[in-house]
This record gives sequence, C-alpha cells and structure tokens, in this order.
Amino acid sequence: MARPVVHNDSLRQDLLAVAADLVDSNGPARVTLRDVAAAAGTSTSAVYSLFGGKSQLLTAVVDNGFSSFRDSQLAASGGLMELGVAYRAWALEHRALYRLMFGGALAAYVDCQPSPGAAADAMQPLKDAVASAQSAGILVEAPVELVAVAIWGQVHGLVSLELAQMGRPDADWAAVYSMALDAIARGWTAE
Amino acid sequence: MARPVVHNDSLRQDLLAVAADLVDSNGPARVTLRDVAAAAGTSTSAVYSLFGGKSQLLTAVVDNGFSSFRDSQLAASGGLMELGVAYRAWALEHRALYRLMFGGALAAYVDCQPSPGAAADAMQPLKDAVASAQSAGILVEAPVELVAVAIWGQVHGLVSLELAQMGRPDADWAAVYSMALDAIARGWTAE
DNA sequence: TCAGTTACATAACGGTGTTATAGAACAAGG
DNA sequence: CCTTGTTCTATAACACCGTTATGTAACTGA
Repeated sequence: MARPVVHNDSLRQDLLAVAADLVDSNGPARVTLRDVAAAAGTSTSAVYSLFGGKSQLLTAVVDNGFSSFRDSQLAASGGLMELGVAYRAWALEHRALYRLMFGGALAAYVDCQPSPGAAADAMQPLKDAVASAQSAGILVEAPVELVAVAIWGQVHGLVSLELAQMGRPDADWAAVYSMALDAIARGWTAE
Repeated sequence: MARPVVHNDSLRQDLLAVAADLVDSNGPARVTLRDVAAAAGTSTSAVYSLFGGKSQLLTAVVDNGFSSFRDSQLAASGGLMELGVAYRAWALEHRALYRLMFGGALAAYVDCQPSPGAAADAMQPLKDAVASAQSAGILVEAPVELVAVAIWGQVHGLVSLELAQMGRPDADWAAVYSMALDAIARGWTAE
C-alpha cells in the first residue's frame, strides 16, 4: 500500500469540535478554514478530503448541534413547560450555534441546508408531549404535527428575538418568556 | 473649485435599491460590492464615499427594510389579526430581506447592527393595537411593551420557521399560521 | 491658457475558499 | 538494503472578495 491515512474519523471529530467551538465563540462569519485547520493541527486539505468544503463542514456542525439540542429536549421530556424552559436554556448556551441552526443564517451564508431529518428528530419530544397532552384532554384537538410546529414556532420566535437583541436593551427576557409560555399554553388549551 | 460631484444622494438611493434587490434575489452571501457598483453604473469607491463600507451599506438596506415593513404595518393598522396577516405577507414578499432584518443574519455576517430604533418604530402599530385592545378589556392586563414583544416573538417565530424551511416540505404553513394566530389571540385574551 | 484643486475610476493589497501539484511515507520486489 | 511504485497530504497557486492607495480626469479662477 502507501503512506498511512491521517485524515481519519478521529480527525473528522476534532475538526467538527473545533469548528463548532469557533462558530460559538466568534460567530460563523469569523470562522475560516485556515483557522479551523490550524486549531486541529492539520491543513485545509483535511476539510476537503473529510467533508468536501466549508459549507459541508458547517452543515455537519449544524447537524451535530441538532443532535445536542435533541438530547437536551429528551432530558427535559415530560411536560410542555419543561420542554419550553429547556429550549431557551439550550439556545442561550449555544447562541451562535442556535442562530446557525434555526435562524436561516446558514442558508444565507452558503448554498446548503442541514439534513431535514435533524430538525424533525429534535422536535420529537415536543410532538410526544403534544400527543400526550391531547389524549389527556388538556390540549385542543388538531393534527399533532400542526400543533407542534406552531408551538415550536412561537417559542423559537421569542428566543430568536432575544438572541437578535431586538426590543429594548433593558428588556427582561426571562419575564417575557415566562409570560409567553403561559399564554401559549392557554392558547392551545382545550376549552 | 473642482470636478462636479457624482457620488451624490441620487446615486446613494440607486445603490440602496440595487443592494436591496440583490439581497432579496440572491441572498446576502452572494452580494458583492463589485456587483452592486456595476449594477448601479459606478465603481466600488461610491460605496465607500457614500456609506463607508459594505457593512454600513447592508445596515442601510436593513434600515430601509424596517421602514418599508413599518409602512406595511401602518397600512394594516386596526385589529391584531390584520397586523398578523400583514406581517406574514410582507415577510413572504421580502424573504431574504426579512432574514437579514430579523434573523440575526446580519450580525452573523459583519460587525454591525441596524439602528435599534428602526425595529422599535416598526412595532409601534402592534403596541398601539395591544394598548387599544387592553383598554377595550379584550386583552390581558400587563405592560404593553411586554405583551407586544411577546406577541411579536410568537408571530416572528412562525414566519421564521417557514422561511427557514423547517418542518415537513409539504407543510401547510398558511393553515399553521392561521391556527397559531387564533391560539395567540386566545392565549392573551382577558379572562 | 494654464495651474490648482477636488473627485473618482483604477490598480494594488491582504486574506478568503478552493484546486493543483510536488513531495513525503510506506509496501513489495530485486 | 535499496529501488520502485503507489497513495496520501502539506504546500503553493488561483480567482475573488473587501478595502485602501494612487494616478488621472474634470472643472474653476486668474
């Protein structure tokens, strides 16, 4: 054969971790392949042989982010309120990554979009909670998919506004979020 | 004196229009100063003498977008439902611009942020409608600012998910949006 | 007519993602 | 043990970006 392979799966994981780290600390715009490669102790070629290019690397980072987010939602499974609280907590811990995942920022950067299944999988705990609340007669009767995506959208929007620093600088987002969660629950309650 | 000025306010408006057009058709990532300048029949120097750089140009585009959005909201003033319908309609007509304005995409691109007042001004019709509904005893009693930003967030999230193409490809977003508007109204109704 | 002065298009610069290439690192055969 | 062959990867080259510096075009006043 020939010289041993260094661009292996271990390096792939390293690159993913380094890239996610840089995205979260500097924002996606400040992430360069040369920086990622240097931080992982390799050259930019590794990104091309392991991912195909920058956009694929970022896509993989986003998919990883959805996986981490799903884990967080799974850990909070139970009531709708717990899911909502965990949702904002995860987003605040991974601000730049959240924007990259949900804000459509990735699509605005490069021609690519994350695996469609990743987002759907991450929302499974929410769908389960909706179905459970419906069968308990607590939630309005409507297609689970529809109710879940609507609730998701409402929660996402609040978090998104907070991360985008819309509204007044002195806004008490925790209070807004808390009241809004109550309002969302009331809005979808079975009469 | 010296040679006549060509980098004037008329050219400034042309550059703004061209840039907004390119953002809306190609997305912000594909907008280059060379393209903008060429489409406006000038050179990249114009962007620097009139705006200061690319980030300032994009900021101005965003500010203009907020202005157009505010006009749309003003035209729909009256009920909360009308505002909500107009909100989504404007966003669907200016997809890339909406993402640039609300998605935090701009902050992810360049070091700048739109004038804080622009977003606040655009939300004035919503605040007025909230205050009006409260004094009519229809809406729950709570600080106007808080209720308005919460409703804004909920609506924004739904539109944002739709623009980011989250959820199933065959999702009926119009139906989701319609049901969600009802749920939002119910959630904030005075008991 | 011709300096003098102002304004802008053009060219140059550093840095980006991407691609091409030259050489390094090993296995097998003499 | 050296040579050859093959495979892999770090490096250098390329095109393009935002930005800055510069040379020249355009007009005024004497």
